[in-house]
Amino acid sequence: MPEPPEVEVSRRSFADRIAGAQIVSARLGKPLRWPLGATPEVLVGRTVLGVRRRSKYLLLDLDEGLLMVHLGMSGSLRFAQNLPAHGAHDHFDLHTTHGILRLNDPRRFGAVVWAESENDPQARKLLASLGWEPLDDAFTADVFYQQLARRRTAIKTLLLSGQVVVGVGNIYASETLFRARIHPEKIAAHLSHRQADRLWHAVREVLAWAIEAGGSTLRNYSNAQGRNGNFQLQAAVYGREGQPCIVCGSAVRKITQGQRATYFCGRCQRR
DNA sequence: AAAAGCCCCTGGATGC
DNA sequence: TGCATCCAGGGGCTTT
Repeated sequence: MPEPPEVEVSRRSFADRIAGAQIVSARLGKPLRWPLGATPEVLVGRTVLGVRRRSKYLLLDLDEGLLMVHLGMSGSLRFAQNLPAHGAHDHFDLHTTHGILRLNDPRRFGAVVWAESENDPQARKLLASLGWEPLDDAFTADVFYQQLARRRTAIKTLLLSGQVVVGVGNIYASETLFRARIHPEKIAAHLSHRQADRLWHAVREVLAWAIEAGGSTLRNYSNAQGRNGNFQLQAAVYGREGQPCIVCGSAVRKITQGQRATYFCGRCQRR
């Protein structure tokens, strides 16, 4: 569920409040995608220094080690002084001196992983192969173009893979390509320099815009204060199959790429 | 090496 | 009302 904007919105909703808190106890529910990698007792007594984001991971820096939290498809975090007794889908509780951080994740594609440092093998496995952060200064339009030139897969699939640039989930992949007026099935290496430049701008703008809007809410996403986002209300193509394109009026189309839905305007987005 | 498929899991919407 | 089927915001692993 959460796309990177949601992860970032979630991060901002509790990072300042949890900073400086000492961990009192931790509770695990049903198994998540990966095991914690340690007994919960390892966390007790540690202090949360801050919360960073890398791609769709939230990284809680502790005075010793770090916790890597991934929300998967259906995860959401709450952070509050008091929370009700844990429910069926609350699979991780971190009790701290500043409040309780709780992961709710019905589908359990999410995970909470302990690592001694970002260099520990488990952390490296999860973080090492990620592409550029869209807003990183080093991620220039030219770097983007050079990377695309080496790939012979559909641009939408490549965007979603995170191999070149992270932070473009399934909703935003469709929205970004619509904004850049590029057909989702176009081979990445066939994008012109001009198209790659438009796409580079679109990736950055759409994500910034979505974060501003508080992220998207399709089903159960909410930030750590329990607020829903409203980006889905502004989606130009995602979830709008058969409805008129907001630019040209022709019907929005839906196709499947790599077992994921893609929405686009066949008239505005050329191959 | 890169690309394409498969699969993990639960719940909501839809159709019969 | 009940039951079957399809679909969903992610991404690691295996196969080609």
